[in-house]
Amino acid sequence: MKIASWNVNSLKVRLEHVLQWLESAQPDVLALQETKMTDDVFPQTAIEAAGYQVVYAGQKTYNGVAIIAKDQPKDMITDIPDLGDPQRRILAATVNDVRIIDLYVVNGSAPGTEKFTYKLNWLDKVTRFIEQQMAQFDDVVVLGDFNIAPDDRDVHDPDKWHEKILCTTEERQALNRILDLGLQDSFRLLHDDAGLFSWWDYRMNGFVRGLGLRIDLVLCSDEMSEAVTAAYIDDEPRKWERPSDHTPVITEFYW
DNA sequence: ATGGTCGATCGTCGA
Repeated sequence: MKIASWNVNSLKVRLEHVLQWLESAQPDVLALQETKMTDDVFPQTAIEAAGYQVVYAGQKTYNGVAIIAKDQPKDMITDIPDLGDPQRRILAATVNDVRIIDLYVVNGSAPGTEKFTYKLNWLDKVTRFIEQQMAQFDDVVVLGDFNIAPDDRDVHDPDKWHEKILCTTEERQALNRILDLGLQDSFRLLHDDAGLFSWWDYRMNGFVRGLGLRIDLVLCSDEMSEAVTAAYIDDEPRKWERPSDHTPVITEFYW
């Protein structure tokens, strides 16, 4: 089973990229973030024509998540207890008996801002939701744009980014509280290397210069970690014309 | 140098 995550930064602009990537990579599951469109204009027909099923939760202009899968995603959840947040950042669904939780984590702007506080509160509520889901489902994958670089290996210039947004101790502690529920960062099961990134800022020619962060993650429950056969980042789509600023991250399991 | 580039939308915000 091949499970991937990709922040597409507007599915309207990136639909052809997604279709091309589905055809070449043939994932069983592709979780999208930042579709930036309402459900009534979601390109369901085009995705189904490519041989996939899809569920989605979108809004105008901002956010938006979707789960594309060869098997029909079932039992979807878009709203979680106590959050009271209309933003479409969360989508849980079951695919091939694996509970998939697709997250577009709040960016947080900068430490000390209201948005940063909101990010930490949002992560706290989501952590409780994941805990509940893990109590209900045997196999859980939590993936998406976490907007957190787990440690300094995931940062091109750790000194420059020290305690900056996406790299603060508080954000990393919040991520660790999710991992402490019994989840693994699947990429780190197989790779110790620094300097492997999933996002590069559009500005300053960041991709060509390697000015990236690894903020897109595929977490799997501890029991699933034994079954991970590959975990990697496909930076090819970041080289395509008019790319998203993120590129797909992929984890493969032997069943 | 605290910049820069995108996307949605149409002046400006979010990332």
